[in-house]
Amino acid sequence: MDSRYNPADHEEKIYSFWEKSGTFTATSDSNKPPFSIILPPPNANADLHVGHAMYVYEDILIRYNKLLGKEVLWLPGADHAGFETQFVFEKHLAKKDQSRFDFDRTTLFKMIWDFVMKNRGTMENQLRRLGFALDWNKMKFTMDEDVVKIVHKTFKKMFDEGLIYRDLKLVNYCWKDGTSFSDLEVEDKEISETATVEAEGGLFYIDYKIVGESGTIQVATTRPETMFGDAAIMVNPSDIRYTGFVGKKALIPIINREIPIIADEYVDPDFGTGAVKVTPLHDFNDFEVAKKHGLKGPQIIGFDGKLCNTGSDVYNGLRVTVARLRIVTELNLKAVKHKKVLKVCYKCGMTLQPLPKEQWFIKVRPLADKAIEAVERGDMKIYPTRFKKTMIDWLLKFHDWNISRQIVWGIQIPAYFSKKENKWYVYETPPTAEEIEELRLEQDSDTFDTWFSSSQWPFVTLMAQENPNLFEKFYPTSVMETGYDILPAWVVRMTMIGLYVTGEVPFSKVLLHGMVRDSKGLKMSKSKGNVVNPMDMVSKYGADALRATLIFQSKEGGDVNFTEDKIVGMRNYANKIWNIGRFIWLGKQEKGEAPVISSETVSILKELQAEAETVIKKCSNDIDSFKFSRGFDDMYEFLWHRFADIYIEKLKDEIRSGNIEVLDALEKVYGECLKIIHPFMPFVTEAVWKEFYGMDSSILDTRLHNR
RNA sequence: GGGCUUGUAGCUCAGUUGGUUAGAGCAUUCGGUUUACAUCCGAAGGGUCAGGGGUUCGAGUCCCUUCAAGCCCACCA
Repeated sequence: MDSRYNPADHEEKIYSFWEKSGTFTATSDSNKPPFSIILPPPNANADLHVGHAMYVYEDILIRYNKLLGKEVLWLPGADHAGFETQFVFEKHLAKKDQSRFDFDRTTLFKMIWDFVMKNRGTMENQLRRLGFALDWNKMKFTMDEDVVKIVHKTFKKMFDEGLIYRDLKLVNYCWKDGTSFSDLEVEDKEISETATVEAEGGLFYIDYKIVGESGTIQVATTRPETMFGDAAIMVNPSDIRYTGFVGKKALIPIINREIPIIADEYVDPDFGTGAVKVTPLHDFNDFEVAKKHGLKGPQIIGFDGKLCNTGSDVYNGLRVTVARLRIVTELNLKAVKHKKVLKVCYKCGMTLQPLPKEQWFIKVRPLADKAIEAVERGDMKIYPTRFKKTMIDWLLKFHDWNISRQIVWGIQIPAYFSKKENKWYVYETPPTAEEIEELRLEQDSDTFDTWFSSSQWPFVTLMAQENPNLFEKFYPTSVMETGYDILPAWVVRMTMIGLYVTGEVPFSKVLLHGMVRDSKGLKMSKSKGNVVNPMDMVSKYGADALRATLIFQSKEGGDVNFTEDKIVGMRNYANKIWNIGRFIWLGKQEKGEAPVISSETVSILKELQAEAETVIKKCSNDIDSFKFSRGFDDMYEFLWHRFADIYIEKLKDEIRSGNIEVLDALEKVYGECLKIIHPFMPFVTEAVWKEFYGMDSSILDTRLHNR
């Protein structure tokens, strides 16, 4: 044995040993009790970031349960990450002076497909380098044919059962990226103090003439250019300043279109002038109010981000920001600084426009109610428990879910509009040529929101397998472990859709981990330059050290600050584990004479055994209750500062002289420690194991003592 | 506006159903180590557990409150 544990000498060899020996391969025909986790699929097209190393929690559970003798399955996957990937691809195109508009849909899709396939293996190998005990044979990609088929089937079922509807609603639309977003994808951007009033930091006052009178009514707005789309002016009914105005008509400046003046409680008399313009198709609140009052206004901003149908040839065709400046000048508008928050595209940063668009929506209420029942009933338990409240809160306020996206890279929605019958059809398998011709069908060009397909991931991955019994054996899965940041976007939706399709919760336990932050607790980001590359850390300190860094002295569900100091400490621990083994191993090479063992030694060994048994039991209980840090900390303390610093020091002479009885006793205790530490630090424990028991021997083939 | 989290050693953080003298890693100081490991060992200094109040025989831990920091969501004419 080398005097130091050098991870690079062992990790790759050990991983390929595991993979080749089939120890990660789950079978549906064993009698062992099942334990399954579906890996939250990383983006197929991107490198892992250090947050992905948090999946170590899953690996711990998988390896631990294997050591308990269960039939374990950890199923890997890759996500096509619709908009993310298309965005990256478009940047790639831009470098070649091309844009996605240079290609037709089919060509573009094929190009992105090839692009992703080329990059795909990277992420998978990075998961291997972290030591994750994934069952690679069962790997699924969210765009796999059999996956898509099941997603289509789900959509069809929902459509047939009336849970899907098509509706004209306002969506947050990025004209630059040419797609709409869900609320969760929208980012808020505060307008800086230095922003000019004219550009985006102002509140403008516009006078509308009253029809047939000489007076005017003044409204305050942050977006004067939307006045072309106005449907009304609205005041609070209790606002005595405007009592006489209600029921009259006002004229939109420049175009002189007549709109009514109405009253509604919605208006806050204390804001601006107390009178507000209503622009149904370009403001979310106005849309709702207009619906209530039966008001209609034109769409005056197009999907290209330019004005249209304004009633003024001068303004048609202008960009929103240009039009705003022009109006301000033309009407000589008074403006004041106004602090506000803009909704911007989380990718390109452009201001999003609320635009009216027909989209597919899921009626969420019936699904969410069932999910709430399941959580309340305890069919699904959530750890740390405080997230149960978060989960329920989200389910309570989840509104209808827009699943249409205007991008190419995704699963195209299997809905077809019949021009003959003027209605929509949904096909689980594509319609035949005859059907297309007969009904004059045209497929919706939109694709599903990525979350629509990934919300089906736990059952899809198990159903889309050659072995039809896997679903039966492993569903519902045992644990869903993921970051708390995607609880609303993902866990909530998986629960709803899983329950809907399979009638069972998709996982009986949800375990949430925190975010990995930099040494100061700040979020990692490229712009801050504080991003830690997990692969660099693995190369430098070993996978075990990286894994342990995320566990050691951390809080359940809490964020972890990554520091180089800590990973050094964990590398040292791996080396300590190795050297304890080495010391026992060296002793065994001595083949000393038949030992005489003192009664004092006997009692030391007894004490050690008892202490080890207690701490291992404790660690085991801690893993059972997802207190990984506590279990690991205890084993750290025990192995280093008790086993090595105290017991080995006391027995040093016996070890050096090769006292076989003492060595055997130590080896036994040490072996049990290796087993319980193995889930946390799989490589070094396996490496030592192989030194002791041969290269073909694996710690994963053993069982935890007393369990 | 609603919700959540955090405040413990110089720094980063653990601390279980309340129970002796509040712990670790790093950093600092001193000492040791030719033979498992310098990625080591031993020792030391360093804390009114954010402030205040309460419950209790007993509070870092439970309750109330104040202060401070961070995160999420909603609203934003």
